[in-house]
Amino acid sequence: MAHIKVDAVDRDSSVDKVEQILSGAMQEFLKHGFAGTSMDKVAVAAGVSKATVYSHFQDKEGLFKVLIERLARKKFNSIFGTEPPEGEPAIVLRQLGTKALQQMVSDEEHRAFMRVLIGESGRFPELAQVCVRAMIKPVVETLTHYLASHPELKITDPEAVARILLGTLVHFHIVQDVMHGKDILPMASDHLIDTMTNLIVSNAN
Amino acid sequence: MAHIKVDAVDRDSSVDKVEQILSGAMQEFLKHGFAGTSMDKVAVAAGVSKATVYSHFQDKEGLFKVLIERLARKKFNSIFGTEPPEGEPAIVLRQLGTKALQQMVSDEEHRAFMRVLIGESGRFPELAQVCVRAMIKPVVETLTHYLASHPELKITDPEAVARILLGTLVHFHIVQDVMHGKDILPMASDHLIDTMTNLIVSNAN
DNA sequence: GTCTATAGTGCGATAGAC
DNA sequence: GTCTATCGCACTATAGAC
Repeated sequence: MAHIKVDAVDRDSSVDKVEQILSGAMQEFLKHGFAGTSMDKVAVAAGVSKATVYSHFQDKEGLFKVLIERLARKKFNSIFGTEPPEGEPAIVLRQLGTKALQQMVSDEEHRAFMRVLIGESGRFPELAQVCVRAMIKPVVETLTHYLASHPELKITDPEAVARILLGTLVHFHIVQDVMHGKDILPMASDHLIDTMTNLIVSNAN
Repeated sequence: MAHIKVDAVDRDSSVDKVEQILSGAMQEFLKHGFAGTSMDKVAVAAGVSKATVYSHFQDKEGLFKVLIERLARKKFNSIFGTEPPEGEPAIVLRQLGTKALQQMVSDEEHRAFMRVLIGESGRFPELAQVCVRAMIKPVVETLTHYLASHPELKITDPEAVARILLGTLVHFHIVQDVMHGKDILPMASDHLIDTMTNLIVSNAN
């Protein structure tokens, strides 16, 4: 029993340590980017020693990659991780846009993640591609499929429309929140979403 | 005459140094970001001594800010710096989109600039706002004005449509080029631009 | 704990304009 | 000769990778 307990504790604490490290690394990397983050700070933020960090991850780059790939999955799930939409396009599109934008705006972590991801996409091209595959591609495909399943919208290129939808929302979020443009270019997200929905739906006339 | 020439030489060489420094700083900051850039490397890339760098710019942060503000103006001019568009919307919008996208795609420097600007928008919020004011706001206003001057398009919210236009193009560029998503989510820019143009123009029916 | 890199400073030397 | 800008270099102190 003691033996079993030790094994369990060992495994648990090992997993816990990894989680702790990733949690500390997230705070630091998201706040300061790759170059601006020190492994000392990561260790402190994680509440472990530097040696522990290096015992679980090869180096700074390895830790960074694991963290970003994790975050890509997490953010995709929290923002677009609902079932594929069904129903009246005018309503579904508005709901989808409103919900996605709300999720992005209310999530400070997501803003920091976008900054780091785009900011480091020059130094870590493969990592950026992993995120495109894990986040953007699934969204485009889901939207494309939904649009294509509504022939009454008379959309000839559903994938292009899906990109217009996604691009409009994400760019709006980047300008308003990531780049702090709210006060300089104020705009109610409802207006944007309504206008975009109308553009797509009124095509059916 | 000698007097005039001397004055001119003095001013020129001083300006030249500043230009040299900014040019070296551009190479380094655009490649490695703010935290990843050292002032030693900047001095080497600029072909001047570190003392000279510090004689013209207060510190690393000051140099970075001047550089980014300059680049914001430069990039705005090179990509959207044409006269306000006139003529048939279907043609003007297609031309505008095609030209803007071509400019962005063919400009490696622009990609690096977007990475740095978005990547450092957490650490330098005022700087991001300067760029919103200098680049995005003028584009949105120009597009809004153009769309509003064509009542036959029956657009109720021209500014929202302007944002959809801009967002579609910029997000496409970010995914395809900045984040290296070309091979993962291939799409011809013509299709995107045609689809977007049709969405806006066919509203008039 | 070790070893390297970096921000920023200070100083002597140099070169050119007057 | 004087003044100014620049250079090259040495130096401190700190931070950070491992």
